[in-house]
Amino acid sequence: MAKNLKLKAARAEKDMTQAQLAQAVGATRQTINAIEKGEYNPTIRLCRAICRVLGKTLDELFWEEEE
Amino acid sequence: MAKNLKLKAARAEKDMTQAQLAQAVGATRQTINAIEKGEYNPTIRLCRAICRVLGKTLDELFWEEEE
DNA sequence: ACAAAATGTAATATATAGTTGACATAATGT
DNA sequence: ACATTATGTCAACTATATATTACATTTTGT
Repeated sequence: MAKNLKLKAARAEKDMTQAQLAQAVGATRQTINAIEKGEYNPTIRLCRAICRVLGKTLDELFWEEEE
Repeated sequence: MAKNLKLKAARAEKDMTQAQLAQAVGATRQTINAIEKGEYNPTIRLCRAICRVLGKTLDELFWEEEE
């Protein structure tokens, strides 16, 4: 899995830290960190929560052309 | 969670059974069934695989306004 | 009505998503 | 240089996504 730089950028755009995003979506900082690092296969529910907080769509933050 | 009728419809559009979709995405029939029934919180990787096979986007099949 | 295929569903097992707590390093401000 | 905040990372734990096997019910075709 590749790093999720789109997520990192969207978070920066909202000026949120990993910890702030984690709290806003009801997850832990470590989980957000792992998702950004691309070492994770998060659940769709968490992905949706992140999208809502950051004002992005699933396609914008979590689509990947090749797996 | 609500039933995923968009997924069911997209599958019908391709004339695939749950078993065929399951095989195409490397999952089991029961998992597909549970997702359509809305009793599941699948991983983003499986969601992407389903989207690719059915020719739909994440937003089309897996977005939900309220959680 | 019958047979076959598709779907629903339950029990148990396994892999892994996500948590908790802790510490190390990098970045930022003063 | 120092203190503070943000990020990276690890180990151990808990929750749950997914598999496997099996059977029941519904749907579809003839």
